[in-house]
Amino acid sequence: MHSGISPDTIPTSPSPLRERQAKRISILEAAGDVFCREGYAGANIDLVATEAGVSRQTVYNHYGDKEKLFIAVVRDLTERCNASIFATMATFPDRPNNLEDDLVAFALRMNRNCICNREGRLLHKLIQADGERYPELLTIWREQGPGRTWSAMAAHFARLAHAGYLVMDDPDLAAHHFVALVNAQLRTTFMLGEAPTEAEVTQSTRNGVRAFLRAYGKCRSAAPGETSSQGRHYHGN
Amino acid sequence: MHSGISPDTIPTSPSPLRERQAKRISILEAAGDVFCREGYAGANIDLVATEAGVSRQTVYNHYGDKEKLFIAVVRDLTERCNASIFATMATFPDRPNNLEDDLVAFALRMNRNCICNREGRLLHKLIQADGERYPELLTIWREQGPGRTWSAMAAHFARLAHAGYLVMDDPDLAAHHFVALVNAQLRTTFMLGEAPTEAEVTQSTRNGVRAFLRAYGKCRSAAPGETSSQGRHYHGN
DNA sequence: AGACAGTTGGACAGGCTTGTCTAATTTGTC
DNA sequence: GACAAATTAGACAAGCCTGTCCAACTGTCT
Repeated sequence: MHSGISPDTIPTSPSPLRERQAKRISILEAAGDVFCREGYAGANIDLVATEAGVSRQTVYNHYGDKEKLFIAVVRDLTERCNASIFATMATFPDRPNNLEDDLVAFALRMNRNCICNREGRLLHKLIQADGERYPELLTIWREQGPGRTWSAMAAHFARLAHAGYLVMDDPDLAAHHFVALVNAQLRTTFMLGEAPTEAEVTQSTRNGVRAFLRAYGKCRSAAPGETSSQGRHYHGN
Repeated sequence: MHSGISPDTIPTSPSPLRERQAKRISILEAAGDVFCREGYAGANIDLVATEAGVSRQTVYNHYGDKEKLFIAVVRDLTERCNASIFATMATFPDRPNNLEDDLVAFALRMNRNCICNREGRLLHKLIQADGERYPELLTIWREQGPGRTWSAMAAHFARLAHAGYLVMDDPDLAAHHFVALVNAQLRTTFMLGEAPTEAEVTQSTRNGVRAFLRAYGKCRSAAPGETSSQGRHYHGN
């Protein structure tokens, strides 16, 4: 999205094209923040321009319209989020060394790089708040994002089950339960669009993976409460 | 909230007071819908008045201000939601006959009466979209709602564990995992503020409770994939 | 130096919304 | 029937925001 010119053709020279691109991006970022904070109706082009360090006219030159700007923001965020989701998905531990630790590490990468970061939180809130008004935008996101994400993750879990690490009937259901458990203790924070603490993320992830392994693990790990370092849950201290 | 006059003092006579109250409520409901659809900034008092079947001036007579109206809406929704949450919480199966079925029934009540119903979805979206702008409102909701809800549910799970039905270290964590699992397959629907199908709710709830019992049950139920009518997961057919 | 593309600040019309005011009207009560 | 309270429709000023237009400015390229 932020390309148009490749870094090879024009190196680092402060050419006018490069500056134009920089402004374009700057506007997109500022617009993301403002739309997210104020909602579509409450967002103010003047504020976007100021926050982007650009004159209002430049915003109109680049994006033409408030609505077009909004659509550009959502499309950009969708693409960036999907890219990082699939990049992270490729690191799924298909051949885990230590199943629990590897799943925890994977879930942490996913949370940090795709869900709790700026793009993830912004997209989440924009879709939720103003998505209804643009059904086409919403279906694009829906099919391209969650749709592919769930089936990809389900495929990984199916592979893990086939290799004998887990036991499950429905890999898609397992994927939903995995994500739900891993984020179980972050829901209230998520809801307000805040960024959870690093410690909160670690704790929720670790606890979620342990519960997931008790539900889907092959050799049932120790139940919580039994004296086993694995079974005790994680408080982050 | 909708009181002010008790049903005893004035029976069912169409007194002017009663009509005034009816209009007051009508405005509150219409405002809830409009604020939720359009967001605070996009909401239009004329639209609220029309949708409430009332003149604009009446809205101002009752609530004085757009901001005051918004606050009244959120306060009302918060109170009503909390009331139904705690009413439902009282039906927690402390002495379950069939643990799985009773937990499923409880979770279904909670979902239907408190989370997926009109008030639940509206409050959820209002808090998420415009909550930031009114920190005091948000903390009231936070302390009075989720705070007390989690500890109440944790207490019930602790009781269940103490009675030998479940095994857990941290009842609060178990409560979070329970809710997360039960709603695992409804997340995408939730995010858009839509009302999930009855079938979707049933399916997600049943599957979630089964996974929960595999993770926290005492006598480990059959793993999924093993030939057992209990272990097979639910597709709603 | 001159052409040129992009940016800037400001002015400005048009539209929409909030909140107020007023006169007319309804509806129950005395 | 007269009175009081509430409601209604409409007009209205004030403010904000969008989107456009324009003249001046900056930097690069020829």
